[in-house]
Amino acid sequence: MKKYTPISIGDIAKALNVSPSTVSRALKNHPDISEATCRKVQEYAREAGYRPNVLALGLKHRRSMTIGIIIPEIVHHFFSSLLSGIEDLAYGKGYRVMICQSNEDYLREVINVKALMDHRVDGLLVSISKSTLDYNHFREVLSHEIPIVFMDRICDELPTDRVVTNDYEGARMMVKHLLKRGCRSILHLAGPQHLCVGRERYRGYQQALREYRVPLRDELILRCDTPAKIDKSAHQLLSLVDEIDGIFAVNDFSAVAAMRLLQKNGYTIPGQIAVAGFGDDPLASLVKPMLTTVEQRGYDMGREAARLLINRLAGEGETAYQTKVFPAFLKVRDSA
Amino acid sequence: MKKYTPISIGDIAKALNVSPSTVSRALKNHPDISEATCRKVQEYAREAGYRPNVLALGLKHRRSMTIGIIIPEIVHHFFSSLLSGIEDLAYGKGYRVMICQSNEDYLREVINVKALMDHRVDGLLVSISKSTLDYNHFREVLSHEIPIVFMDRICDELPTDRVVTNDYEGARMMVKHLLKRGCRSILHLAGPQHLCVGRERYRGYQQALREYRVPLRDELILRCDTPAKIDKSAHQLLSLVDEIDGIFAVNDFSAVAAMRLLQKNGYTIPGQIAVAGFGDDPLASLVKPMLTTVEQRGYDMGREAARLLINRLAGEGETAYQTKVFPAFLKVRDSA
DNA sequence: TTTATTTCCGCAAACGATTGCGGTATGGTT
DNA sequence: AACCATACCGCAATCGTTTGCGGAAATAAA
Repeated sequence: MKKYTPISIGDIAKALNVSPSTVSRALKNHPDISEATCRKVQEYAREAGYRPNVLALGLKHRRSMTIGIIIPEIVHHFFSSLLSGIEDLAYGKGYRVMICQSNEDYLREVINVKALMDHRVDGLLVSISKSTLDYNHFREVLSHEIPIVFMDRICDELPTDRVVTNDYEGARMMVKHLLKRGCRSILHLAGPQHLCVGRERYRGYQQALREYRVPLRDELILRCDTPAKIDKSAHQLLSLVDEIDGIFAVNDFSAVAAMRLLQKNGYTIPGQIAVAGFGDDPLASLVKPMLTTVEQRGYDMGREAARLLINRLAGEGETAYQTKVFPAFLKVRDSA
Repeated sequence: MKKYTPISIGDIAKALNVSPSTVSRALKNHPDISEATCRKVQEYAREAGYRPNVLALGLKHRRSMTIGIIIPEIVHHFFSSLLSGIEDLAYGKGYRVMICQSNEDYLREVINVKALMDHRVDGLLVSISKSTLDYNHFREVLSHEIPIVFMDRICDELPTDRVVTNDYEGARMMVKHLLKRGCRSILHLAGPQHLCVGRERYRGYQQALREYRVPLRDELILRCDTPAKIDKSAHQLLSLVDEIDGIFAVNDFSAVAAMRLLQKNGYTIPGQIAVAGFGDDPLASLVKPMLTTVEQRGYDMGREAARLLINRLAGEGETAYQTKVFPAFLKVRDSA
């Protein structure tokens, strides 16, 4: 197996006794080049397996045909669905993707942004980390005229396209569903309120209660959006459990964790307490009872985000920024 | 927000009235450059936010400091764990990753290989697609002296490093566990036999039976490695169910699908039929009864694969190829 | 003062591709 | 015969960085 370096335009030129410029033009059927030469060059290129060096192209054109992606954690099903959607669409349009995970860490996110900028990505697809409180790293990106599309965990204050689920409406519908079932004391396991996702779902919760004229009680709001935090707050949660008849969690993981905790302590679901989640993670249909939740189309959102970004890259940004809102669908199962 | 193009070495040179070569050397403390000049250049570079253009670097050095990854599907937990492990390690060593999914499609895999080669990746991390039967695209990569590390779905016939779980041993242990429980007619839901993973797990199954002097019966081997295929073979499976007392599935998804099918038809698990899977997907501990399975450390395997690849890239390939075998651990839960 | 040695820096080519501009044939017009 | 247009192609600069080599200036040795 002998070493075989990729062939360049110069190599073709030498072999065919023409100049590199002629080869370059011949390969793209430039009218200046005779048909005969074009054929000769293209044939040779094909047989020699010529493939343009994207690094050289990127250097010349100052764009790399790659899209940078930053997401909190690849292993979460929602994010890997996003990725999958992005990847499928981007590849179809000739773009490659470069993926980073922030691990919910602000510093890592900043480093990721730098790394992707170093690689001269043409645009960024971002879902913000939980610990991110300022957006200067993104502002910097935008100042370089690199477009960003935020997905799900968006940033309100930056001029970008966005792709989100209708969190407000989804939460509102879900809580109304709980109310319709007869729940009147609904605990909300809330996400971080600096993230729009957490805020919007909380707003939906509030609105539903208002519509049913159920008073809002602050002590029924618990900042708990991971199983770990549920465990830590187990005591507090159990002390509340006798005065509630429903739980609306900001995501499926904490919903399931809460469900487990309650079941372990002898409560029946949905008999004594109804439980609802958000996101329709695969685990939702696997647990007993099956979790009632709100569907969130990760794959489609990813595709749409990639589409928005690539359109903007093509259109040179003349159009106004848009926020694509995906409708939320109730998935009523057994837990509520 | 005004446009701000990234600054180059030439810009620094002009600003400081020195040559680009001097700047380049000063930035890396080359002994030819006076301490004063070094300081001056580095200071200016820092303040101007200079960041080297990796495209130009890649063009010059003929390497891009990026690793190409091809996996079947990002949304499978095992693969996203792999990714996560790779990403964490690679970033620590200054490498970026470029990820492609083959969607279990041979043609897509070939295209992915080409795309990654076009991007002049320094090495490849690959988990082969199910529909891949020939390896010429990988051979081509190796002929360019681009190293590959195969992960989990490896290729025997190519000279590369590999990272696998001890599939044989895991399967053997699991089937022996079933036998110890008293099972004597164990159905095997097998994977494609052209994949080593499928072959090795089948071998483990056979060996365990031999050790217990239980005759091997061909009619108890079903090529079924996805829920969809289980559904399609439901009839056949149900026709066998009365003469079996255990199922060993090549992965957790088909194990759970089979479990569901049996439960729906009134069979109790593990009472009448014990069911075991492979992989310890998150779903394993969510289903009822909780699935007994074999643990597979995706994250660690990913890290190890990245480590092997980066070492080889650094060491210029003087060492012999190695196959890192991760031990398999039984996760005995409730289903068997 | 001449020669040898350091010290410090710049020129220019190279990586692979693109592109404006200019140049040489060839043929056709007057 | 002199002129113009057209068809076809090459030169050289450019993107940003690296690096071998050579050269100037300063210092040391003879």
